[in-house]
Amino acid sequence: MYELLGKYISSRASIAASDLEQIYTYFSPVSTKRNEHLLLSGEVCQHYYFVNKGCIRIYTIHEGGRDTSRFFAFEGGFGTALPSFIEQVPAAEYMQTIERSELLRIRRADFLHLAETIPAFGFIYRQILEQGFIMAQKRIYGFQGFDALEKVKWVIRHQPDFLLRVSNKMAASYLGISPSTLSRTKAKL
Amino acid sequence: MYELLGKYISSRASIAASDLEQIYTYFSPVSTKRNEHLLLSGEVCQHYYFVNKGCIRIYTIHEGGRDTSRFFAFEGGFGTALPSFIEQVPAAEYMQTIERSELLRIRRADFLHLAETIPAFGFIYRQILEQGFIMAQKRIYGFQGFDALEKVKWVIRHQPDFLLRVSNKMAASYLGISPSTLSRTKAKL
DNA sequence: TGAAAACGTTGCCCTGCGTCAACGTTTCTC
DNA sequence: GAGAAACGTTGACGCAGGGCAACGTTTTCA
Repeated sequence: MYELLGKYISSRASIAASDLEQIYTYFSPVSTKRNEHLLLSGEVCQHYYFVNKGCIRIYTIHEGGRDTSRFFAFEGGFGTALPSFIEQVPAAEYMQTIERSELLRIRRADFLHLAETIPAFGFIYRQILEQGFIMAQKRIYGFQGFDALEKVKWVIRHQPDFLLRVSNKMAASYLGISPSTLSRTKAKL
Repeated sequence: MYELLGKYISSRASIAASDLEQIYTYFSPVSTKRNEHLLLSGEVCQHYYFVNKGCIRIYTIHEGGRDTSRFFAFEGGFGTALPSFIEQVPAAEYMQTIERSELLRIRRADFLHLAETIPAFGFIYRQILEQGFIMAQKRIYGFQGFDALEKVKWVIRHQPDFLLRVSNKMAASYLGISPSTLSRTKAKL
């Protein structure tokens, strides 16, 4: 149940086994179905999630029904609607599992408590933020001013499994191109 | 010299005057000219900067000479080439002051030292990361799939001073549109 | 297991925006 | 303060990619 989480933490920070055990006690398992929502737009996000199996997707819906995928967390990754989680304001986004998933969930208060009391956990949180920021920046200037073919090549280089794991439709909404164009572009590779 | 920095910190975290004084001792003033570089692509970033006056711009240059502006820090803001600063790898970006500027600079080792020894400073750093991440996310899905007019409206709503402070050319490279299109778009507002 | 819904692919048409160029204006630089 | 370089604006043109629709295939769930 907690192996993957333990591996995640201990590979990133040196931590006593007792601290690790204590951390586990705050994470409770959650099973979800395909397309089940963890958070709806307008709700305030109260949990941080760790993916044992499956995949979390975070997305927004614009007027007209078009959706934009913002972030995917796969096995061994953390994910939440961070702006809402941090600032405790209504989320501007949806969070769902796009396939049957096994998650570990921690409440916000517990998460912040751990970040303050267990230095290794605080360090992990800082690292998540740093990496998230770096990834977001890479994405901005990896996409900015590039055409469809270059975007697809970019995502293949930086997230090799990505196109294999998610549907064309979602991949397209992540890349900011239409499903038709993604389909045509892949045919050219 | 340190008023603005002091205001920045004490408005975000409760901190003892003595700690604040200690923090100041690590920041040294730097004066720069218009278009002076603080970091070149390929160098490893060793400093974090605070802007007392002027403006820092972070940008990349692609093949063909086109540049993409990634981030601007104005008066009262922090800025650095974070991926390089964090991971101590050669930067993929340039950092420059786009106008005559007065900066406060802290060395990386000192910055991390403060973040670890003064809780309020560690908290500030975490907040910078959180806000940076949130901003980057907003930018991704504020731009994704929007046309030029919507992007311009977005930036006016979220960073009202932005278009007034930076040149058309830089604003365009930030928005991911051509200077011509930005010019035409502004005429429609 | 079978009907219905969702998805991937492809063709056609159309439009938003990038490129290029010209021209007036601002701003460096010495 | 004068010449040069950079910038903002606008027009003409071309093309990448979006919208829409059609069709075959896969998935879903009673």
